[in-house]
Amino acid sequence: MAPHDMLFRSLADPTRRAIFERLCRDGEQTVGALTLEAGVSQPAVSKHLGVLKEAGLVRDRHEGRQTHYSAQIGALAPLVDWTSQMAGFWQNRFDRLEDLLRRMDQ
Amino acid sequence: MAPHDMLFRSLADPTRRAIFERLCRDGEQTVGALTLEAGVSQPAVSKHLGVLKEAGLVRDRHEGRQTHYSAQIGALAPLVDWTSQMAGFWQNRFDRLEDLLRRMDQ
DNA sequence: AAAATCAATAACCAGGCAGTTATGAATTAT
DNA sequence: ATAATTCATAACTGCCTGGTTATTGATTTT
Repeated sequence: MAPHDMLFRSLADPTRRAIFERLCRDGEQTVGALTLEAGVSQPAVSKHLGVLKEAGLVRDRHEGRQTHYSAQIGALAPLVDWTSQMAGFWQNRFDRLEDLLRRMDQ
Repeated sequence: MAPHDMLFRSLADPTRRAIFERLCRDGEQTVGALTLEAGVSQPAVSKHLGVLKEAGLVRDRHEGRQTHYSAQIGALAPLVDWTSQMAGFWQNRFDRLEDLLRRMDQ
C-alpha cells in the first residue's frame, strides 16, 4: 500500500477531515472539545481520531483522564510530493510536445 | 460540499488513483488501453473515469467508437490550496507561540 | 449486410465503513 | 467510598461503493 494511500483515505471523509482541520486551525484539543463541534457522537470522534493517528496525521497525549490530540502537519508531505509528481509528469509531457513542435517547425 | 471533497473522495480509491496517475504520466488514453493495466473490468474502468470526470480531474474526447481520456492537472489546485491553508494555520499558531515566548522572556 | 469492436449503462452483489448505543477502564471530584 | 467524568472499545446496523456479468448503442471492418 502506497504511503499516500492511507492519507487520501483518511482525508476523504468530510467529518474526519473537519476534525483534522480543526486541529490545524486551533491546535491541540481534547476528544471532548472535538466532539462538541463534530456533529457526531463521541465514539465516532474517537474512531476518526484513531484513523487519523494510524495515518500519522495526529498525535495523542494522555493527561489524566483526558486525551489531547494535535495535528502532525509533516504527515501531509507525501501528499505534496504526490501532487508535485503528477504536475511533473504533466510538465514533462508538455516539454516533449513543445520540443516536437519545434523540430517540426524547422 | 467543499470543492476539495470530491477531489479527496475521487483520489482515495487506489484503482481510480492509479488510472489518474497513468493519465498524468502517459497522457491521453482510450478506455481500452486503461483497462489493460487497470486490473479490473472495462465497466469498472468506465465507472472510475466517470467519477474522475465528475471531479473535473479528467476530460473525455470522443473519436469514432472510442473515447479518449486525459488528465486535467489544474483540477488539483484546490488540493494544493487546502494543503497550504493547513500549513498556514500551523505556521500562524507557531508564530503566535514564538511571540508569546519572546514576551515572556523579557 | 453482417460481424466485430468499443465503451457506457443496467442490474445486481458483497464488503467496508461511518454511524449508533451500551459498556468498561481509568481518573477526578464529592 | 462513591459518584461523576472522560475516553476507548465492543457490538451492531444501514448504506455506500467498488466490483461483477449482461446488454445496448454506436461505429468499423469484412
